[in-house]
Amino acid sequence: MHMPSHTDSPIFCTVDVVLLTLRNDRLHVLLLPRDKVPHQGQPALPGGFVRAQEDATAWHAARRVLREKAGIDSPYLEQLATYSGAERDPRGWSVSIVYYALVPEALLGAAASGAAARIVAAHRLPALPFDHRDIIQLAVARVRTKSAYSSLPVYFCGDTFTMPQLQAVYESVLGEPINKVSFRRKIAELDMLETVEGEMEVGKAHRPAQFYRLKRAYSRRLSTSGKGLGG
Amino acid sequence: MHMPSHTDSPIFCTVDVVLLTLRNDRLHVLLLPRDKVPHQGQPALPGGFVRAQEDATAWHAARRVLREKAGIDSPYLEQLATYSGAERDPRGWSVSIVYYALVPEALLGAAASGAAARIVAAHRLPALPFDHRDIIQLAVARVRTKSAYSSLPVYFCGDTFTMPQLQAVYESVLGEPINKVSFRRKIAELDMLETVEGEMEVGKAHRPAQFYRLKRAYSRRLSTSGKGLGG
DNA sequence: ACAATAGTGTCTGTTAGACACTATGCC
DNA sequence: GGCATAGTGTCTAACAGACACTATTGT
Repeated sequence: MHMPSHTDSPIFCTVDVVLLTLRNDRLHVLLLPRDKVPHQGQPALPGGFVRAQEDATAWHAARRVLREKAGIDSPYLEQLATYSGAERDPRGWSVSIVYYALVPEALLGAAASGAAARIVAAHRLPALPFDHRDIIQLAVARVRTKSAYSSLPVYFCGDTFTMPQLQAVYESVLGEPINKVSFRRKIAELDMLETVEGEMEVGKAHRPAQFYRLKRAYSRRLSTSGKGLGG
Repeated sequence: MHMPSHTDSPIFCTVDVVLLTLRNDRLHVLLLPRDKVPHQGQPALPGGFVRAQEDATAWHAARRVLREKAGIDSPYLEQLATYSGAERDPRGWSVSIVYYALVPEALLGAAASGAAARIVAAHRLPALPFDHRDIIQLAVARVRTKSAYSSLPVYFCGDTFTMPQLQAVYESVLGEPINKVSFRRKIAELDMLETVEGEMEVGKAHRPAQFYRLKRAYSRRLSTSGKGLGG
C-alpha cells in the first residue's frame, strides 16, 4: 500500500473557529492573541492543530479548541469550509477546517472575558493574519444567508426571549428592518417556539411581552421555512 | 515553534470528487474502481492524496484527480464539505476535502467511458467504501437546494439548449414538475441567457424552439434569484 | 389619563401557478 | 388541414408588507 511518506508530505492540519455573537445590534467575532509564531501575540481566530490521538473528528477538535482557548462550549458549532494550500501559511502546505459558532453575548461575556480576548465588529475587522479576514467574511455571509430562511438566529438568544427581542436579533443579523406581522407569521410557521407559561417581561412602562423558548424537539436543531424571511 | 512531529501525527489528507450528471432524467454519479487497498477494485468516488509539491490548493488537487482518473475537466467544481476522523478510513486519521462537479452527460460519455468507469443512479447507490454513500447524498442534497434558486443546473446542459430542454433539466434535478410560465419568468429574471440568433431546433414535427446560451458575463459564474424556483 | 410598546385584524399590491390561447414546424 | 410542441396573455389564489387598531403595562 502506497501512502505519501511523512517526509515528503509536509501537510499540516488545523481547525479554526469563527465565534460570532451579537453586540450592540451588530455581528461581532471573537479574536484571541496567537500563542505561537508566526504572528505571535496578534489577534486571530482561535485555532489549533488537530490531535489525532485526542480528537475523534475535526468537529471535536474545533470544540476542544474553543473550550481550551476561550472556555466556551457553543451549542451551535457547524462546519463552514476548508481552506488549504501552499501559500496561506508560511510554515508550509496547510489545511484549515473552519467551523463557526453562534453564542449569546451573555454566555460569551462570562466565559471569554479572561485573557486578552477581543470581541470586534465583523464589519470593521482589524488586520488579521493568514486568510482569517476572508474566513470571517464567509462566515458572516453564510450566517446571513441561512438566517433568512431558518431558525439560526435563535442561537444568538438566551434560553428565553420575547418576540420583539427575537425580531431585533433577526434584523441585526440580516441588517435590515423586518415587517412585524410578516415576522410573526414566519416564526409561527416554523413552529419551533413555545410560550413560557405565565412568564412575562415586567418593569417596562408598557404592555409586557410574552416569553418564548425553543421547543424541546427543536433544541440544538435547525428549522427552515421554504420561503425566506424579511427582505 | 511547536508543530506536531511527523511521527505522532499520522493524519493523511485526501480529496474526493462527486461528479454528477443527468442521465435518463435522473441524477447519476461517477464511480471508479479503487486502484489501492483498502477496497481495491471496488467502485468508489474518484479521489487521491493531496500532493503538496504539485497542488496549489485542495481545489487544484481535486481538479487534478478528476483529470487523471477520469479524463474530465469540469467547468463547475466546488467544495462540498470536509470529512475527517479516526474511524472513517482503516489506515488512520484522515481528512477528505470533498468537491462536487456538474457536467453534461455528453462530455462525460466521451471522456470517462474508458476503463471501468461506472455511472450509477444517485437514488440507487451500490454498497460503497468509507463514508462515500453519505458524501454522495450530501452532494445531491446540496445540488437540489442550490438549484431551486440559482442557475446551477445550466452546468448539466451543453453550450446551447432550448427552454423546454432546460426546464426538463431543472425538473429532473428538483424531482418535481415546474410550471412552464413560472419557469420562463424566473429564468428571464435571472437574466443570464441570450438567444443564439437564428438557430432553431429543427426536424421535429412541431414548432421549433429557440436556442439559448449562457451570457459571456455569466459563463462559469453562478446566478441566483431571491425567491426560488418551482415547488 | 397618557406614553409606550405588545400583539392582532385587515387591506392591498405582488407574485406564482392554472389555463387557455396563439404560433409554427412536419406530415 | 391536422398534430404536436413552442411560446404568450391573462385570471386567480396565495402571500408579504402596510396600516391601523386594540391590549396592557408604568407613571
